[in-house]
Amino acid sequence: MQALKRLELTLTGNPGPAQAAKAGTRPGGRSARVRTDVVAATLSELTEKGYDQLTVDAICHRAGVHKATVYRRWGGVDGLIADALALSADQPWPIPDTGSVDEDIQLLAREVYDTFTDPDLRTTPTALIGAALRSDLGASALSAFFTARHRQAAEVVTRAVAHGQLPAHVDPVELVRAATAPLYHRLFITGEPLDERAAHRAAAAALLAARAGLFDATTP
Amino acid sequence: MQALKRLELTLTGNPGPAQAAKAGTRPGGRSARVRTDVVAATLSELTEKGYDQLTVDAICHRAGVHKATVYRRWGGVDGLIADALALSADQPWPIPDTGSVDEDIQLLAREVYDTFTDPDLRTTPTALIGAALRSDLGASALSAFFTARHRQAAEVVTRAVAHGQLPAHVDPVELVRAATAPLYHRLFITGEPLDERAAHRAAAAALLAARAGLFDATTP
DNA sequence: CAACTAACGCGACCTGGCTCGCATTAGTAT
DNA sequence: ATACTAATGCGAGCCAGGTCGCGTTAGTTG
Repeated sequence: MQALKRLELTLTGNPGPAQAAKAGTRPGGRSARVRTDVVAATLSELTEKGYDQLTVDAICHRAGVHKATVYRRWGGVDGLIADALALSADQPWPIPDTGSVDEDIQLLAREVYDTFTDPDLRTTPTALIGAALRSDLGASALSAFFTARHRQAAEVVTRAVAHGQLPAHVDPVELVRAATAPLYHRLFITGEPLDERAAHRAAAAALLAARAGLFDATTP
Repeated sequence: MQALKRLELTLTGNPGPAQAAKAGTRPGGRSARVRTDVVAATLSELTEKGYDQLTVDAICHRAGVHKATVYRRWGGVDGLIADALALSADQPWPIPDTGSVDEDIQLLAREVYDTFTDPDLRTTPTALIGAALRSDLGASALSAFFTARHRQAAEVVTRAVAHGQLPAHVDPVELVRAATAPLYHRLFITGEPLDERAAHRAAAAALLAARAGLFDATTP
C-alpha cells in the first residue's frame, strides 16, 4: 500500500512523460503535465482536507488549471479518484522474498498493518480508498487496483508452490487475498482499529487454510 | 442480512409506534410516523434508483413530507442512511442452532451468500451498505450495525464453547467475523462476484483458525 | 517555418441542493 | 376544554457545483 504514498511523492516531484496514451489523442507535454499536476493536487487536497471537504475548485487552484478542464477530462471528483487509483495500480511493487512462504505472507499482511497504523503513511491511502468507495466509478477503479496488486503479490505463492512449501493446486491470488482481506475489512467496513494481532492472525489463518486444501484451484 | 429487507417491508407495511424516543422530545404519533415514512421512502428510492440517483426531493415527495423537515431531522442523505442502518441494527435476527457449530457457522456464511446472490433480496442491502460507505456518518452507522450483528451471532460460538465443540478461550465475535468478512470484502472492496465456494471456504477457514487457537481471547 | 487542430483558459450562466424565517398543525400538560 | 410548544409545512432565496460557447495556446504534421 505504500505505493500510494510513493505515487504522491512521484507526482509532486517530477512531471515526467505520459504513462499511458490513448490512440488518436495528443500525448504531448502539456496534457501529461496537466494530468500529473491535477492528480497530485487531488491527492494532496484529499490527504489534507479529507473527502468531504474535497472541492474541484481547490484542486484546480492548487494545480493551476481551469475548472472546465478538469470536468472535461475527468468528469468530476469520482473520475479524479479513479484516475489516481489507476496510476497507483501501474506502480511497481516490492514483494517480500525471504525464502519462507510463511514469513513472506506474514510480511505482506504486516506491510498493510504498518502502512495503515503509521500516522504519516496512512493518511493518503486511507483517504484514497475511502474516497473510492464513495462512487461507482471509484469502486470499479478500486477493484482493478486490488486485482493488479493481488496478481503481483501472488508471485510469493507461486514461488512457494514451486519450492514445495505449499500444496500444488493452491490458488495464489486467493491466498494473498485471504491474508490481507481481514485488515481491509476492519478498516473500511466495520471501522475497527487495526492491531498487530489481527495482521498476524490473518496471515496465519490464510496459510492454515491453504495447507488444508481450502484454496485448491482445481476442486469445485 | 435479510433483516434489511424485512425492515423495508415492516416500515412500508405498518406505521407502528415509535421504536426509540429521546429524552425531552415528543415521541407522539406524528414524529414517529414521519420517521418511519421517510426512512421507508429512503430505502425504496435507494433500492429503485440507486445511491447516485437518490435525491432528497424524491424521498420527500414519496413520504409526503416537506424537504425542510428532512434536512432538520436528518441533516441530509447521509443521516437518512445512518438512521436506516440504526433501525436495522435494532431488528431481531434469527440465529442458526443445528447442534453443530460447523453447520451453524456454515449457515451464517451461507445466509450472507444467499442474501447477496438472490436478485430480489440483494438490492436493498447492497444499496444500503454501499450508500453507507459513501459518507463518514454512514460508515459509523455501518460499524455500529455490524457490531450489533456480530454480537448477536456470536451466541452460536458461545453455545459451542459451552458444549465443548470449540476450545474454551476462542473469541466468539472474532470467529463470526472471520466467517463472513471475506464475503463482504469481495462484495464491497474488491467488487468480485460471490460464489458458493467462497462462502463455504470462509466458514471452513474460520473454524480451522479457531481450532488452531488463532482466535484465543486470552493470549496477547 | 507554416498550417492544422487537440486541448486548455475564460467567464457567463444555470441547475439544484440546502437554508432561513414565519405560519400552521398537532402532541402534551393542567 | 384551554393553553403551551415541539414539530412540520411553506416558499423565497442563497450559493456551490457543474455546464456551455468561444477565443487562445501549444503539440503535431508537412
